Amino acid sequence: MVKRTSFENDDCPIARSLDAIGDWWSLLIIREALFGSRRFGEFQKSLGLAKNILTVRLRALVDQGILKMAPASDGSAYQEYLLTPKGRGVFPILVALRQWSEEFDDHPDEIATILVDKEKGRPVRKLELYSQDGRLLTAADTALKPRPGAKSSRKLRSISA
Amino acid sequence: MVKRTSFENDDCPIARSLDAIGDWWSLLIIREALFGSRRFGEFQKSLGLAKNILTVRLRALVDQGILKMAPASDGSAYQEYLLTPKGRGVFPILVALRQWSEEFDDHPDEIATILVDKEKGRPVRKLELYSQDGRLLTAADTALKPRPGAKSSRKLRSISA
DNA sequence: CCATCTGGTTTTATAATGCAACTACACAAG
DNA sequence: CTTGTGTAGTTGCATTATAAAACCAGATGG
Repeated sequence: MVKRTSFENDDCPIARSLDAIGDWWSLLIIREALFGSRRFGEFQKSLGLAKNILTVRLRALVDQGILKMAPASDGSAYQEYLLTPKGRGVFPILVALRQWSEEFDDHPDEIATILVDKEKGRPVRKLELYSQDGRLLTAADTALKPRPGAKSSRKLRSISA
Repeated sequence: MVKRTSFENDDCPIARSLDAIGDWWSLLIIREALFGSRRFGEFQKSLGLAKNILTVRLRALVDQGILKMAPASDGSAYQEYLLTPKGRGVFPILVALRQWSEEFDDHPDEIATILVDKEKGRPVRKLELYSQDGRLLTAADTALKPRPGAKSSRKLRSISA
């Protein structure tokens, strides 16, 4: 039984996020949704992915509470896919991915877009991580601590259910 | 030919990042590396993944300049895997994934660790995105603009080479 | 009422993932 | 020098995911 090693029972929050949105298409679907796409056909055309896969991905995102389905909006008797707050919460992840690419990609000249603030139209700053007392932190300034009331799910990896 | 749709020629920086580190294990390997792992066996034991897969992942990360191999360090005639600056640059992505999980996961009580600042030992703040003139931005305050000198690689998706 | 659009499902293929077993090498003990 | 132990892989299947393309049913539209 191989079952694509699920991380949903792992105690690492990064692994848990990856289990939810760490596949090839989910983040791009959420990107499109944040950018305004709502309809099956919109996602399919803008991403260029096969419809069967889009079907599966959309359903999974809805199941996880990242998207929700709404009955219509433009009159047509169809439905559309809208982001939930959980879905909109993915935004910083997308920004982090974008900025990593902008900073380290070998061919930054092929990047077609820049993220700007709507009001001034100027590029945004890099994401910043602060301590509670307002110091700017790098990776080296941080550490991991066990969470006080951790339920210790004892590394249940690869549980496949 | 199905070929797992490569995004490396896409003009979206998010897609490009995903192409590099968007698989299930790469980010976790980088997490372990940031946390101090250096040796093949360390990665293998802490992540619990099959050795053949670790082999492939490590090689890919080295090829992409995210890890580099160094000859030794503890005398033993083996080698170790160290993060490059590009690899350390992944840190904000991991923080964003962690914080998304902390905020939206259905079972936050199963999360075992918290990220703290080393100096005070207190949890870090949420990642923050600022405009150049210092305003705190949300997704709704941002927009995408075409990059001035964009080389327009015309949506070359699924190129498989 | 025939054509077309939307939002899928089905079929069939290829590719990725995973476990387990095996190899190769270094070094140390006996 | 032979056995043992740990490291760092490779090889061989089995299972699963992903993809393209064909198909299909219910609106919409002329």
